Amino acid sequence: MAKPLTIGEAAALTGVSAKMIRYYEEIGMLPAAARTESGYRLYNGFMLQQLGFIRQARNLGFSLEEIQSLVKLWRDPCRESREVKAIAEQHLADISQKIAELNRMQQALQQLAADCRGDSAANCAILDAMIPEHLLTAAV
Amino acid sequence: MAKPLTIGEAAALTGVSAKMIRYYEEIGMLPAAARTESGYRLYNGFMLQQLGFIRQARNLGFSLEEIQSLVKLWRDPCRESREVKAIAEQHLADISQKIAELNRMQQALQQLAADCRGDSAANCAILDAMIPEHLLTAAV
DNA sequence: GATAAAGCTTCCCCTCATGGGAAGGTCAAG
DNA sequence: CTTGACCTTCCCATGAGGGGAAGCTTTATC
Repeated sequence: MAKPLTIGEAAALTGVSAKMIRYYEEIGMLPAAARTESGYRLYNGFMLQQLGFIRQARNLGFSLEEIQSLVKLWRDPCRESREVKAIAEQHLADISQKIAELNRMQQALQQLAADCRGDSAANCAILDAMIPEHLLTAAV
Repeated sequence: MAKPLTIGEAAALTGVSAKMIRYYEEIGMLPAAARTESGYRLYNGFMLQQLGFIRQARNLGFSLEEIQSLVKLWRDPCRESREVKAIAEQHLADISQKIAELNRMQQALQQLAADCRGDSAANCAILDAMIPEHLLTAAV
């Protein structure tokens, strides 16, 4: 029953910037908002929930493409939770892979940093390790 | 003494694509390559080492901006390893932060996924958790 | 009621690191 | 000599936004 909000108010309430709200509408992730006579967008409770949904999904690291699928499922009364879970599991796999990659970098870089004295001398283990072996012989 | 290589050969040897080699030159990360009379770029041993250096740094997750600093230090005989280490430590901090963020997402999403039955029913704990509480009362 | 400030609209350009592809010149093998 | 592989530059696209200009509308202040 509350009166619809302008885009700025909706942004403040949902934590999604006005810029992004327009963008989500443009790419079809959100239905086109209602408009006042003068063209201002208006947002009701349902739209606010969709914006909040998108915000939460972004917080969980879902891509906009995944979110688009999730929002469709959310709006679909005939959805199967299997489909939702499949998207979540895929995203969990992506997250695990990214973590593994970052761990790899962290391990390698920590090792190099430990070997670097970090003083005023020019000698540096980090820089030394940065040239692939097969290029060392091709020296100047 | 080896004869200089074309950009494609340099790319194959260093693992940096020809496209990226041109780009690195364009943004000033690499000195302009020598050219044949007909305009083909040529790469000698030193350039190959720089390309390998960039490749390794990318593998460690450094941004191009950080790599630009690292390459400058690498070329500078008067560098202090302190400066190199500072860049590495900063990058390690960035990595830790990203890992923490991904761990947070992973924890939250695993919890939600565990609560979702993942069957043919429409009821889904993941979707339910996606609407921020303060928007639940603003329902349709 | 007038005016100023804030908010809205669309439109265009920027990021970062990289890939795709077109149009056209060059080189090497058959 | 032709063919195909390679090179050149130039423009466009990605994802997930941000910045800002020009111009209109609404709200607040006097």
